[in-house]
Amino acid sequence: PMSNRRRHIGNRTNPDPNGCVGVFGLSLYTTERDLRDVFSKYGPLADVCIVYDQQSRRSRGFAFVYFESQNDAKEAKERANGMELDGRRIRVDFSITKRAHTPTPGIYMGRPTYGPRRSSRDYDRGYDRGYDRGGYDRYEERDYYKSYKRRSPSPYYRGAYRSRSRSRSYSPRRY
DNA sequence: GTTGAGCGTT
Repeated sequence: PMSNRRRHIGNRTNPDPNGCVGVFGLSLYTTERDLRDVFSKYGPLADVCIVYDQQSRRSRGFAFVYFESQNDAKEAKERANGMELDGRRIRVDFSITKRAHTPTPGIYMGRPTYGPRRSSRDYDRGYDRGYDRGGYDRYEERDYYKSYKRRSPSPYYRGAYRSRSRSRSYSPRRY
């Protein structure tokens, strides 16, 4: 049986047909625009997105191309798989994941790097279900979050904030 | 124009 945390991922070696194809082995210099140029030959596109590394902002070398029609996706998979693009042989197949995950709230929600170890059930929530059900309220109940919240703002921060807003003088604009 | 194998948290 498939584990819960892999439930949103399908069969990797033989993905079910769907309107989205994954494109792998891309050159770092291939842009979404390049991909549009190539893949729109097979039918109208709903979206194209390259996956970027969060820190370096470089392409991770793969992308997802969404066709409006599943048939065009199939066509693209058959015709573009193995084709050369920007000097790289690309692999094209139906996507096994459905979409990007829901963006994180911008605060660390993973395992604390100190303190008692928790079982994976306690922190490995899928964000896909949205903040309201999965992440947020449960997160606020965790002790490491409370200890973070309890901290009073540092005087340094308040000073910096004040001086910045004071330096912003108001001058009416003339036309 | 750092390889290469890769299924996504702008």
